[in-house]
Amino acid sequence: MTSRLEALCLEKGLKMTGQRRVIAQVLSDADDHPDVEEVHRRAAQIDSRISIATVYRTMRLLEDVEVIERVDLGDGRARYEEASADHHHHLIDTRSGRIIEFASPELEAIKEKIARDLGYKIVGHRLEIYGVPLDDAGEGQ
Amino acid sequence: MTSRLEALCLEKGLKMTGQRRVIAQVLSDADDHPDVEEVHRRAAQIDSRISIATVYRTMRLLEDVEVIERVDLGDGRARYEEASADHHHHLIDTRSGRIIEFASPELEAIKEKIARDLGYKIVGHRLEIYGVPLDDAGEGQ
DNA sequence: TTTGGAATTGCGAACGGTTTGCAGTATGAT
DNA sequence: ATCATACTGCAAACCGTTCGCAATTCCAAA
Repeated sequence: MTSRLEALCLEKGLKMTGQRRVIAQVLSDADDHPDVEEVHRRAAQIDSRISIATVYRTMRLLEDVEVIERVDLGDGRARYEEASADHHHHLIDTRSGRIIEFASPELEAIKEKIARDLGYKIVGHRLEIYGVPLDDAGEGQ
Repeated sequence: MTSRLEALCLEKGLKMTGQRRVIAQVLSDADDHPDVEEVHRRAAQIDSRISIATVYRTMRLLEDVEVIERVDLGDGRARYEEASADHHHHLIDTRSGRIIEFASPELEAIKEKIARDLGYKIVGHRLEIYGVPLDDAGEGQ
Protein backbone atom coordinates (compact mmCIF):
# COMPACT_ATOMS: atom_id res chain seq x y z
CA MET A 1 0.00 0.00 0.00
CA THR A 2 1.23 3.44 -0.91
CA SER A 3 1.02 5.92 1.95
CA ARG A 4 0.14 9.55 1.47
CA LEU A 5 3.69 10.68 2.10
CA GLU A 6 5.14 8.00 -0.11
CA ALA A 7 3.05 9.33 -2.98
CA LEU A 8 4.36 12.81 -2.22
CA CYS A 9 7.93 11.55 -2.23
CA LEU A 10 7.43 9.89 -5.59
CA GLU A 11 6.05 13.16 -6.94
CA LYS A 12 9.20 14.87 -5.77
CA GLY A 13 11.22 12.23 -7.56
CA LEU A 14 12.86 10.62 -4.54
CA LYS A 15 14.31 7.16 -4.82
CA MET A 16 12.00 5.00 -2.73
CA THR A 17 13.82 2.44 -0.68
CA GLY A 18 12.25 0.02 1.75
CA GLN A 19 13.34 2.17 4.68
CA ARG A 20 11.90 5.34 3.20
CA ARG A 21 8.62 3.61 2.49
CA VAL A 22 8.36 2.56 6.11
CA ILE A 23 9.22 6.01 7.41
CA ALA A 24 6.72 7.62 5.03
CA GLN A 25 4.13 5.19 6.35
CA VAL A 26 4.92 6.04 9.96
CA LEU A 27 4.72 9.76 9.27
CA SER A 28 1.49 9.41 7.33
CA ASP A 29 -0.07 7.58 10.25
CA ALA A 30 1.18 10.02 12.88
CA ASP A 31 -1.15 12.70 14.12
CA ASP A 32 1.24 14.05 16.71
CA HIS A 33 4.72 15.63 16.63
CA PRO A 34 7.15 12.75 17.01
CA ASP A 35 10.88 13.24 17.45
CA VAL A 36 13.42 11.17 15.55
CA GLU A 37 13.71 8.54 18.25
CA GLU A 38 9.96 8.08 18.26
CA VAL A 39 9.81 7.79 14.47
CA HIS A 40 12.57 5.22 14.68
CA ARG A 41 10.69 3.30 17.36
CA ARG A 42 7.54 3.19 15.26
CA ALA A 43 9.45 2.34 12.10
CA ALA A 44 11.28 -0.48 13.85
CA GLN A 45 7.95 -2.07 14.69
CA ILE A 46 7.28 -2.41 10.96
CA ASP A 47 10.83 -3.32 9.98
CA SER A 48 13.36 -3.80 12.74
CA ARG A 49 16.37 -3.45 10.45
CA ILE A 50 16.04 0.32 10.11
CA SER A 51 18.86 2.20 11.81
CA ILE A 52 18.40 5.50 13.54
CA ALA A 53 21.02 7.08 11.30
CA THR A 54 18.78 6.38 8.34
CA VAL A 55 15.85 7.93 10.13
CA TYR A 56 17.90 11.06 10.78
CA ARG A 57 18.98 11.19 7.16
CA THR A 58 15.49 10.60 5.86
CA MET A 59 13.93 13.24 8.08
CA ARG A 60 16.43 15.75 6.79
CA LEU A 61 15.73 14.71 3.23
CA LEU A 62 11.97 15.01 3.67
CA GLU A 63 12.48 18.37 5.29
CA ASP A 64 14.61 19.53 2.36
CA VAL A 65 11.95 18.62 -0.19
CA GLU A 66 9.33 20.17 2.08
CA VAL A 67 7.33 17.04 2.72
CA ILE A 68 7.64 17.49 6.47
CA GLU A 69 8.49 20.43 8.70
CA ARG A 70 10.77 20.61 11.67
CA VAL A 71 9.16 22.00 14.80
CA ASP A 72 11.38 23.27 17.57
CA LEU A 73 9.38 23.12 20.76
CA GLY A 74 12.28 24.04 22.97
CA ASP A 75 12.79 20.62 24.46
CA GLY A 76 16.18 20.06 22.91
CA ARG A 77 15.24 17.72 20.13
CA ALA A 78 13.70 18.19 16.74
CA ARG A 79 10.07 17.26 16.29
CA TYR A 80 8.27 16.94 13.00
CA GLU A 81 4.90 17.38 11.40
CA GLU A 82 3.62 17.02 7.87
CA ALA A 83 4.19 20.13 5.82
CA SER A 84 1.06 22.14 5.18
CA ALA A 85 0.25 25.32 3.38
CA ASP A 86 -1.41 27.03 6.30
CA HIS A 87 0.62 28.85 8.90
CA HIS A 88 -0.12 27.55 12.28
CA HIS A 89 1.46 27.60 15.68
CA HIS A 90 1.55 25.46 18.78
CA LEU A 91 0.15 25.69 22.23
CA ILE A 92 1.94 23.29 24.55
CA ASP A 93 0.08 22.01 27.58
CA THR A 94 2.82 22.05 30.19
CA ARG A 95 0.89 19.66 32.42
CA SER A 96 0.30 16.90 29.91
CA GLY A 97 2.70 17.71 27.10
CA ARG A 98 -0.20 17.80 24.70
CA ILE A 99 0.35 20.00 21.68
CA ILE A 100 -2.52 21.95 20.22
CA GLU A 101 -2.25 23.55 16.82
CA PHE A 102 -3.91 26.84 16.11
CA ALA A 103 -4.00 29.51 13.45
CA SER A 104 -4.93 33.14 13.75
CA PRO A 105 -5.28 35.56 10.85
CA GLU A 106 -5.20 38.53 13.23
CA LEU A 107 -1.93 37.29 14.60
CA GLU A 108 -0.46 36.96 11.14
CA ALA A 109 -1.59 40.47 10.31
CA ILE A 110 -0.03 42.00 13.40
CA LYS A 111 3.16 40.11 12.81
CA GLU A 112 3.38 41.47 9.29
CA LYS A 113 2.75 44.95 10.54
CA ILE A 114 5.41 44.72 13.22
CA ALA A 115 7.99 43.55 10.72
CA ARG A 116 7.03 46.20 8.20
CA ASP A 117 7.26 48.93 10.81
CA LEU A 118 10.74 47.76 11.68
CA GLY A 119 11.69 47.81 8.03
CA TYR A 120 11.69 44.07 7.49
CA LYS A 121 10.14 41.50 5.24
CA ILE A 122 9.25 38.28 7.05
CA VAL A 123 10.95 35.13 5.82
CA GLY A 124 9.97 32.94 8.74
CA HIS A 125 8.59 33.08 12.22
CA ARG A 126 7.39 30.97 15.04
CA LEU A 127 5.18 31.32 18.04
CA GLU A 128 4.72 28.94 20.86
CA ILE A 129 2.44 29.37 23.78
CA TYR A 130 2.93 27.32 26.91
CA GLY A 131 -0.15 27.00 29.04
CA VAL A 132 -2.16 25.07 31.59
CA PRO A 133 -5.83 24.11 31.28
CA LEU A 134 -8.09 26.88 32.62
CA ASP A 135 -10.33 24.52 34.54
CA ASP A 136 -7.54 23.23 36.74
CA ALA A 137 -5.20 26.16 36.57
CA GLY A 138 -5.42 26.67 40.32
CA GLU A 139 -4.82 23.09 41.37
CA GLY A 140 -1.66 21.22 42.22
CA GLN A 141 1.85 22.30 41.35
CA MET B 1 33.47 49.08 40.73
CA THR B 2 30.16 47.37 41.31
CA SER B 3 28.29 46.56 38.12
CA ARG B 4 24.54 46.76 37.80
CA LEU B 5 24.15 43.00 37.74
CA GLU B 6 26.56 42.53 40.62
CA ALA B 7 24.37 44.76 42.74
CA LEU B 8 21.37 42.67 41.72
CA CYS B 9 23.18 39.50 42.68
CA LEU B 10 24.04 40.89 46.09
CA GLU B 11 20.39 41.79 46.58
CA LYS B 12 19.49 38.20 45.81
CA GLY B 13 22.01 37.06 48.40
CA LEU B 14 24.44 35.32 46.07
CA LYS B 15 27.98 34.69 47.20
CA MET B 16 30.10 36.97 45.07
CA THR B 17 33.28 35.39 43.86
CA GLY B 18 35.84 36.98 41.57
CA GLN B 19 34.54 35.00 38.62
CA ARG B 20 30.94 35.98 39.23
CA ARG B 21 31.90 39.62 39.50
CA VAL B 22 33.60 39.46 36.13
CA ILE B 23 30.65 37.69 34.49
CA ALA B 24 28.21 40.18 36.01
CA GLN B 25 30.37 42.95 34.61
CA VAL B 26 30.40 41.40 31.14
CA LEU B 27 26.65 40.96 31.15
CA SER B 28 26.06 44.47 32.43
CA ASP B 29 28.14 45.84 29.58
CA ALA B 30 26.50 43.69 26.91
CA ASP B 31 23.77 45.19 24.80
CA ASP B 32 23.38 42.14 22.59
CA HIS B 33 22.42 38.49 23.13
CA PRO B 34 25.69 36.64 23.72
CA ASP B 35 25.92 32.89 24.00
CA VAL B 36 27.97 31.17 26.67
CA GLU B 37 31.07 30.98 24.56
CA GLU B 38 30.89 34.67 23.84
CA VAL B 39 30.42 35.54 27.51
CA HIS B 40 33.41 33.37 28.29
CA ARG B 41 35.47 35.09 25.61
CA ARG B 42 34.63 38.50 27.02
CA ALA B 43 35.16 37.40 30.60
CA ALA B 44 38.52 35.89 29.75
CA GLN B 45 39.66 39.27 28.50
CA ILE B 46 39.17 40.64 32.00
CA ASP B 47 40.43 37.58 33.85
CA SER B 48 41.85 34.76 31.79
CA ARG B 49 41.56 32.21 34.56
CA ILE B 50 37.79 31.83 34.21
CA SER B 51 36.79 28.43 32.87
CA ILE B 52 33.87 27.90 30.55
CA ALA B 53 32.33 25.44 33.04
CA THR B 54 32.07 28.28 35.52
CA VAL B 55 30.42 30.47 32.93
CA TYR B 56 27.87 27.75 32.24
CA ARG B 57 27.22 27.32 35.94
CA THR B 58 26.97 31.03 36.56
CA MET B 59 24.59 31.61 33.67
CA ARG B 60 22.32 28.92 35.04
CA LEU B 61 22.51 30.42 38.48
CA LEU B 62 21.68 33.90 37.24
CA GLU B 63 18.83 32.44 35.24
CA ASP B 64 17.49 30.66 38.32
CA VAL B 65 17.44 33.86 40.36
CA GLU B 66 15.94 35.68 37.37
CA VAL B 67 18.74 38.13 36.85
CA ILE B 68 19.10 37.08 33.24
CA GLU B 69 16.86 35.28 30.78
CA ARG B 70 17.65 32.53 28.37
CA VAL B 71 16.66 33.24 24.80
CA ASP B 72 16.34 30.35 22.39
CA LEU B 73 16.76 31.74 18.91
CA GLY B 74 16.78 28.38 17.23
CA ASP B 75 20.46 28.33 16.43
CA GLY B 76 21.26 25.44 18.72
CA ARG B 77 22.82 27.31 21.60
CA ALA B 78 21.46 29.30 24.48
CA ARG B 79 21.66 33.06 24.31
CA TYR B 80 21.03 35.44 27.15
CA GLU B 81 19.73 38.89 27.92
CA GLU B 82 19.17 40.81 31.13
CA ALA B 83 15.85 39.98 32.73
CA SER B 84 13.28 42.70 32.35
CA ALA B 85 9.70 43.19 33.38
CA ASP B 86 8.37 43.93 29.92
CA HIS B 87 7.47 41.15 27.55
CA HIS B 88 9.28 41.52 24.32
CA HIS B 89 10.19 39.38 21.37
CA HIS B 90 12.89 39.17 18.77
CA LEU B 91 13.17 39.85 15.11
CA ILE B 92 16.24 38.18 13.67
CA ASP B 93 17.81 39.68 10.58
CA THR B 94 18.74 36.56 8.67
CA ARG B 95 21.19 38.47 6.51
CA SER B 96 23.26 40.04 9.26
CA GLY B 97 22.27 38.08 12.34
CA ARG B 98 21.23 41.31 14.01
CA ILE B 99 18.58 40.90 16.66
CA ILE B 100 15.93 43.55 17.13
CA GLU B 101 13.72 43.57 20.17
CA PHE B 102 10.13 44.65 19.96
CA ALA B 103 6.99 44.67 22.04
CA SER B 104 3.39 44.80 20.95
CA PRO B 105 0.41 45.13 23.26
CA GLU B 106 -1.95 44.03 20.46
CA LEU B 107 0.08 40.90 20.04
CA GLU B 108 -0.09 40.13 23.75
CA ALA B 109 -3.84 40.65 23.70
CA ILE B 110 -4.40 38.31 20.78
CA LYS B 111 -2.17 35.70 22.34
CA GLU B 112 -4.20 35.84 25.55
CA LYS B 113 -7.40 35.53 23.58
CA ILE B 114 -6.17 32.55 21.61
CA ALA B 115 -5.18 30.73 24.75
CA ARG B 116 -8.42 31.57 26.51
CA ASP B 117 -10.45 30.36 23.54
CA LEU B 118 -8.57 27.08 23.63
CA GLY B 119 -9.25 26.78 27.34
CA TYR B 120 -5.77 27.59 28.52
CA LYS B 121 -3.99 29.98 30.82
CA ILE B 122 -0.65 31.17 29.47
CA VAL B 123 2.38 30.36 31.55
CA GLY B 124 4.97 31.23 28.93
CA HIS B 125 5.34 31.93 25.28
CA ARG B 126 7.78 33.02 22.67
CA LEU B 127 7.68 34.59 19.29
CA GLU B 128 10.47 35.03 16.86
CA ILE B 129 10.29 36.65 13.49
CA TYR B 130 12.98 36.02 10.92
CA GLY B 131 13.25 38.67 8.28
CA VAL B 132 15.34 40.52 5.74
CA PRO B 133 15.60 44.31 5.43
CA LEU B 134 12.87 45.70 3.19
CA ASP B 135 15.21 47.96 1.24
CA ASP B 136 17.33 45.11 -0.06
CA ALA B 137 14.80 42.32 0.11
CA GLY B 138 15.05 41.70 -3.60
CA GLU B 139 18.83 41.55 -3.84
CA GLY B 140 21.26 38.67 -3.63
CA GLN B 141 20.51 35.27 -2.21
C1' DT C 1 42.23 38.52 62.53
C1' DT C 2 42.39 33.80 62.07
C1' DT C 3 39.72 29.78 61.35
C1' DG C 4 36.70 26.17 59.39
C1' DG C 5 33.10 24.39 56.88
C1' DA C 6 30.33 25.13 53.08
C1' DA C 7 30.18 26.80 48.49
C1' DT C 8 32.68 27.51 44.25
C1' DT C 9 36.17 26.51 40.86
C1' DG C 10 38.92 24.15 37.03
C1' DC C 11 39.72 20.16 34.84
C1' DG C 12 38.49 16.55 32.02
C1' DA C 13 35.28 13.06 31.26
C1' DA C 14 30.49 12.12 30.12
C1' DC C 15 26.27 13.45 28.29
C1' DG C 16 22.27 13.59 24.62
C1' DG C 17 20.94 14.69 20.18
C1' DT C 18 22.75 14.73 15.74
C1' DT C 19 26.03 14.10 11.81
C1' DT C 20 29.49 11.68 9.20
C1' DG C 21 33.17 8.34 6.98
C1' DC C 22 33.37 4.12 5.34
C1' DA C 23 32.52 -0.34 3.35
C1' DG C 24 28.77 -2.99 1.83
C1' DT C 25 24.00 -3.16 -0.34
C1' DA C 26 20.00 -1.92 -2.81
C1' DT C 27 17.82 0.85 -6.41
C1' DG C 28 16.01 1.84 -10.99
C1' DA C 29 17.51 3.72 -15.51
C1' DT C 30 19.47 1.34 -19.40
C1' DA D 1 20.17 -8.59 -16.33
C1' DT D 2 23.67 -4.93 -15.66
C1' DC D 3 25.87 -1.19 -13.51
C1' DA D 4 26.68 3.29 -11.79
C1' DT D 5 24.78 5.76 -8.36
C1' DA D 6 22.54 6.49 -4.25
C1' DC D 7 21.39 4.56 0.09
C1' DT D 8 22.23 1.93 4.41
C1' DG D 9 24.25 0.31 8.90
C1' DC D 10 27.75 0.78 11.99
C1' DA D 11 30.63 3.12 14.93
C1' DA D 12 33.15 7.10 15.67
C1' DA D 13 32.97 12.04 15.86
C1' DC D 14 30.54 16.19 16.74
C1' DC D 15 28.75 20.21 19.52
C1' DG D 16 26.70 22.46 23.24
C1' DT D 17 26.15 21.44 27.86
C1' DT D 18 26.51 19.06 32.43
C1' DC D 19 28.90 16.65 36.09
C1' DG D 20 32.34 14.28 39.47
C1' DC D 21 36.14 15.29 41.82
C1' DA D 22 39.94 17.35 44.23
C1' DA D 23 41.69 21.85 45.14
C1' DT D 24 40.57 26.57 46.18
C1' DT D 25 37.96 30.51 47.81
C1' DC D 26 34.56 32.80 50.43
C1' DC D 27 32.68 34.73 54.55
C1' DA D 28 30.53 34.11 59.13
C1' DA D 29 31.71 33.24 63.62
C1' DA D 30 35.08 33.29 67.08
